[in-house]
Amino acid sequence: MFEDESETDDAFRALAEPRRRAILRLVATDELAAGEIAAAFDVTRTAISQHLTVLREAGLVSERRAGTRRMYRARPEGLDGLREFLDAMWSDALDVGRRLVEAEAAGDERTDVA
Amino acid sequence: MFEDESETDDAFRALAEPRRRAILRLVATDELAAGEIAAAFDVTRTAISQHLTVLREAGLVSERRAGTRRMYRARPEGLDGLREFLDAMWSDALDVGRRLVEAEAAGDERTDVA
DNA sequence: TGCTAACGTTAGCGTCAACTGACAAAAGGT
DNA sequence: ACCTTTTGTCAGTTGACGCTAACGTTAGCA
Repeated sequence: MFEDESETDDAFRALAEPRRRAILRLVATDELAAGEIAAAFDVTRTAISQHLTVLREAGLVSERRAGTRRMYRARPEGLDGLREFLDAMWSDALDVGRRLVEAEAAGDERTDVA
Repeated sequence: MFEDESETDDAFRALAEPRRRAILRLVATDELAAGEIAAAFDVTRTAISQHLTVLREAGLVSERRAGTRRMYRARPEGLDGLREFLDAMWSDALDVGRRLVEAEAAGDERTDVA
């Protein structure tokens, strides 16, 4: 059901960091160089570089080399795992509501747990 | 645009832990007691209790007391912040595609960056 | 009141993650 | 060849997180 469990896991861990989400929002609209991204924050370029590595290994950004610069851009497909998780949670929650209604209508069908 | 930034932040951090996502999937279909949830894992009840606290404070589960037991259930609304983030990322990425097409169609409008 | 069951809470420990500073690498210009 | 620009990488420190074990708390029952 889930395309790649380990990559989805990486994506969740990567997005747990607020700064990485901010970076992702930056490169969602424009393709930016590592230095330009770093200039937008109050931390060292080193920290940003490490964040970009995490985002790249999680499949959330793409890297393109242009001379000495490295251009980064958001990769929306990397969020597919999260979307599938959210959709699964939603449909399951809806199923619960439907099941409760059915159980009430059927009388007492013993909805046992695990 | 985002309903509550700090709660969304908590939700992201809470979901970063694979075990918490597993717990969430468990209580998405059924309302379970803390002990029943703990029985599904190989860690101590203490650890599960702490995970449940994190999930509750992030607004991802609801807690209901029934005698000495505490029943937990998934709270899909707690995922709204994540969904908004994902949707924003998607629409922004689509805007980029549209912009690139327009720029190409317009000829050479110098799409300079920052 | 005394006892038990079901949970939460605290203290302590080990591990991982984020940050900084110094160094190395790759590309381009003069 | 030399220097600058742009960036990644490595070592080390600090803070946060997940886990366990022991203790405290609440509800129900005799």
